[in-house]
Amino acid sequence: MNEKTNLADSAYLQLKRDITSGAFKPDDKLLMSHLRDRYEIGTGPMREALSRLVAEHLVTAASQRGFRVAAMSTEELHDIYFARASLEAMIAELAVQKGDDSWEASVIASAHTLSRVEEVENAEQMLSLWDSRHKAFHNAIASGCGSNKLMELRTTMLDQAERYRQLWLRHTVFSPEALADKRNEHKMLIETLLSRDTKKVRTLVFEHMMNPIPIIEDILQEQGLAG
Amino acid sequence: MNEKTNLADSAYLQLKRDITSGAFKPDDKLLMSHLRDRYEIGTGPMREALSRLVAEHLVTAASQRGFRVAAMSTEELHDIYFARASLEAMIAELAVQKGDDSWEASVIASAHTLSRVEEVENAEQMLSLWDSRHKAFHNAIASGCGSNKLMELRTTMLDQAERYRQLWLRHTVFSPEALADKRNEHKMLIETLLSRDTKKVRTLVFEHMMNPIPIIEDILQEQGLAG
DNA sequence: TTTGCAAAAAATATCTACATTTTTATATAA
DNA sequence: TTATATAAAAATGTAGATATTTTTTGCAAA
Repeated sequence: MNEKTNLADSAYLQLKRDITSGAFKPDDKLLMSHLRDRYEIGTGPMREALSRLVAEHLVTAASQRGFRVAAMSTEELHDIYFARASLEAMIAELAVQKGDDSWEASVIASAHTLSRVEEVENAEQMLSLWDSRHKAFHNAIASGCGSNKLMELRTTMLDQAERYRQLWLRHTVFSPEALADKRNEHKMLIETLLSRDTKKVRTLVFEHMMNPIPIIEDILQEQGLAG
Repeated sequence: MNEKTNLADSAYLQLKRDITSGAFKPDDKLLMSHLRDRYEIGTGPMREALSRLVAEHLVTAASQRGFRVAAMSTEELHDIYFARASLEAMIAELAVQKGDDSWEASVIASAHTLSRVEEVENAEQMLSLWDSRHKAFHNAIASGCGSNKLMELRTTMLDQAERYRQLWLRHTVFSPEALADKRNEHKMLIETLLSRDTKKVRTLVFEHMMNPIPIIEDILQEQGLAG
């Protein structure tokens, strides 16, 4: 079952990556001729890729005026993070109610794997390894909720948060204190999950998800992306 | 500020309506030549419209094999309605916490408007009027949550539920008993909202949103759409 | 000179028509 | 029947035509 892929698909993936990684800046004009050169593709498939990203709110479209990278702002930062924290807290609560033994095991396993990110030479490698394992950890928790659609909504929010989250990530991973804080939060989170105290899980997850906001806000100010 | 619109936009809107209204059935092949004829449009813009609907999960795409209307199933019915009920309950809880006087007023106003859907001749008109006012009522409640992103997630789920909801709608609006039940549920809901009992609001909204499931399940069976 | 406006030119977005590639259906032979 | 070859249908992609927006230029008035 090798999933084939057409040009629109690959342009979609590349452009999405280029936007979340910052290769294209917020509010940048996405010039069709430039995109065609960059991704070696015709206008047709390119517009398909853009249309999908418009649906995901990473790109905006104005008829007859083409496409732009969606803007960033502290306002949107708060909106996205609040919605995401609320959703994640609710999903965690459900996971605690529904999760079985194998769920507990997968949470503990992914937490352990995350705690072992240290003996890496390259700083950038460290960043991406911690990021992927951190995501895997929170993903393991959420997976217990038992709802595909809620998991899809969660992915939607994660995609929209990604550009903001990247700012936070560098700050956190390269700061031993911040990293230690996270370790503690995760430890406390696991204890609470295992205790099955749903109410406490909800507030703890909510707060854990809201913590990055002030940090990101500062970085947005510094970089003049505050909008 | 007259929002201009291109062919892809209008094809997107028309096709979306045609899918949710049942003009195209679940799992139908969406033949490009047919779509081009129907919407009087070339392949380019048509594919843009389809790409957006793929992102919204109303259409599925298989590379080199074109597009299909997303299937329906009792499994998906449960998944969508559970996620939607959970989300709506959470949003209602937030609305109760944050909503001000004008929010209360708009909820009561839209409930009143809904209760006055009666003196209409045409049955189909009655259906669409009750539907839009019912939506407006629940929208008024949710609007109090104060989060654009949560409202967007809510719209996402509403769109995905729409085909299932249409089945329930006919059943409910054309049954005096079912309609009376809804009236009571709404009355009780408003009382609880005004009492600001957040916990009760949450469970009440959740149950209200889950009620249609068995009815829709039956209709899916009858129509052989159970998948 | 500088500013404002209008017309022309350039750049860009959008759409269609057609060419190419891939899948699906049909026919034929083992 | 089953497998293989052939034909038809369909999806995908590109190039170029058309329409719209933006920029530049030219000119007149302050």
